[in-house]
Amino acid sequence: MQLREGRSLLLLTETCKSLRHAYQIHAQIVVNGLQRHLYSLSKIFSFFALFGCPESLGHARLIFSGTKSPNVFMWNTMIRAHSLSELHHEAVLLYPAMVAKARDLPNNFTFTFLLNSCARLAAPGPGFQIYGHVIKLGFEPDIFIRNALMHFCCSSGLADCARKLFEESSARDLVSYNTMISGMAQMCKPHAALSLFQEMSDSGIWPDEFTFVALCSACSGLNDHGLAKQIHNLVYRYLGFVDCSSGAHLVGSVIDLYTKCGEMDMARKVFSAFQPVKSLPALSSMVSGYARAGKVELARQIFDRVNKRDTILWTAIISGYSQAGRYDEALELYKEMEKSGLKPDQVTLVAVLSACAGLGALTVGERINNQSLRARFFGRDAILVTAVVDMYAKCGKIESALEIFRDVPDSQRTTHLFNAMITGLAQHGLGETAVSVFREMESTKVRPDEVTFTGLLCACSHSGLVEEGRSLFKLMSEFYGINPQMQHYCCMVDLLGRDGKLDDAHDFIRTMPFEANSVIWRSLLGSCKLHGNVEMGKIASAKLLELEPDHGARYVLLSNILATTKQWEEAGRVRKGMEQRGIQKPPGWSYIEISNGTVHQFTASNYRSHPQKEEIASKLRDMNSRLRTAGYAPSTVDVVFDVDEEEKETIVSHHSEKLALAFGLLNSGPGEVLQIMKNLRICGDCHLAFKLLSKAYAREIIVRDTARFHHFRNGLCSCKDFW
DNA sequence: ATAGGGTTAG
Repeated sequence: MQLREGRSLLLLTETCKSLRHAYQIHAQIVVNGLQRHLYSLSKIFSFFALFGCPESLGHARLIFSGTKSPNVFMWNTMIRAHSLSELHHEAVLLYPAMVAKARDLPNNFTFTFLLNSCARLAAPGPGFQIYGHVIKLGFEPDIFIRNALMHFCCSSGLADCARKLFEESSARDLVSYNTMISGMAQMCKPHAALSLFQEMSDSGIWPDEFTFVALCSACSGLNDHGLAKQIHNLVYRYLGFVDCSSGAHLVGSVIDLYTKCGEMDMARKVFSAFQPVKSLPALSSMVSGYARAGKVELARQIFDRVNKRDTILWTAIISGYSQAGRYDEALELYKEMEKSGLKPDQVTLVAVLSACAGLGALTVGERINNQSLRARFFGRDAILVTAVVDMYAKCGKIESALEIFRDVPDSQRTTHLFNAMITGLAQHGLGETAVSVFREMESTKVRPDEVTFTGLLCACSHSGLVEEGRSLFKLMSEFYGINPQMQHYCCMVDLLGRDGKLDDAHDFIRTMPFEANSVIWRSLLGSCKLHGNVEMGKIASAKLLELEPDHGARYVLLSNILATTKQWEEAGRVRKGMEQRGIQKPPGWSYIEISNGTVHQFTASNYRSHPQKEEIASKLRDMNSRLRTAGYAPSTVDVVFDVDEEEKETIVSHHSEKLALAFGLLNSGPGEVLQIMKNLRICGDCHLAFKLLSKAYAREIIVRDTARFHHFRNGLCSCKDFW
């Protein structure tokens, strides 16, 4: 076809329908030497630029760089195209080039597109520069640009700046309100969002779908089911019947709002009635909502029925299992996800790492950490770093946790990260280090919270830092204004009791602003045991029985105490009462991970079905003979103050950690450190046995129980026999 | 101009 002049060219470019067609038209323009018809050229150029695939954008770039002096429309299209392809940095960099070369000045479209990209950049710097140009060139009154400026401010956390722009606007339209409400949602200011909504309806502006999507997301963190219902009602009042066709996003947002405040019945209702074709966001909301409500099975049912899953849905179910403490199943699901070919992102890795931390699965955890390093997620995500530090600490590698923590720059250290580090150090009995990390926290002006002090006080009590603990307890309320909670008192009672200040500890309990719970009495009892104070032990155990009548250990405890004071009849009655109520101690289990990364679980006295049962039995015999050689005798004092959570059988009892140890000794090389996780506190017998065995086998053994880590080495334990 | 999944303690 012969193209002779601009008019026929224009007609042709305007009928362009497919990418192939566009290539043909462009070829004809080039063949006929018609590039000088800039208006037509820019039309076909914008088709390529906005088509939305990397290849067509590449072609658009070619056309653009071959054009001698592009007009503003072409520059704007370039910026817009990069912005739509999430290439915000490139979009912003086009602006200086444009100012230097363009024959026309930037217009309002230029700034709207640019500010949109600035809003999505991590740093506010470029946006500020553009802001300056907007003022210089007199575009500030333009409502589109004002809205774009507000959007930029909100996305960069500049709430006051956004608020000022909004207040000083002579005209505020629907988009102004929507932008502000959605900005308040992003900045977690739900009350500001609500009052903006109120203001909006007072000024007669009718809200739309966008308004409610923003309002739902702003209020989803409030955990207020009454408010959720009110917002749902408002949607009806203003928009009438909303279903998937008229507002797919909005339905999803309402569902999410309900799931976040635990209203799963309402969420389910909206989900089944108004979303005939289930959207992935709504599915993810439902899955994590059920999981958060402790209904993992229901979450799983929904998950299983989805054919096309994405990373977010997988993450929802994995973290659901992890939060429910079903760590092994969480890891299984993660394996399945990998098999399906989907790539995890930061959030997925956080969920998996927390499962590893729960299991003490170091090998898997390290693999996940390497993955996050390879994907360059690490260091850019504060939560991910926290999860990694926590994983290392809970897997026994406290030095690795510290190393990683040290590499995080001050600006990226959050309260959560400090808490994970301090808590980890506390569990390893490294009280002095925990306190010095806290001093760092104070000097970097990261605000401690109640979790920080729980960790700190716990660290002090595990390391016997009595005076330090007392002064931190004061600091918490007097300087930081944090009211001590039950766990803080609990740490203090532990701390004082351990130091032999039993009367002080008892006074502490009496002067508490609330009734002491069983944990506190149990802690006092532990101190009574350590310091041999039978009288106070009786008081504590009586309180325990009163508070936890269904807890088997308390019956045993009381009956033992009564027995020592020769109150045989009473002791028998307590025992009988316990049997009649069918109370048992909870089953104990232990995990051990061997070096091939597999995790093995053992329950007390149960290994008969294990494939290595013969070897385990013989190793147990070997362990017992070595124990006898080392002069092991079961502790009789212990029985009086039986604070153990697990039922004892014989001296040769096979508590789960002993089975795990036998298995570990069988399946590891000499000198390899063995690490065992236990679901209850380790008992006195096992503790003594492990100390002796660490020497007898010349092995370092690490046991993580519910309270802390025990590092057994050369006949001694890092807990110095207090736990 | 729109939605969904995450970390610390007890």
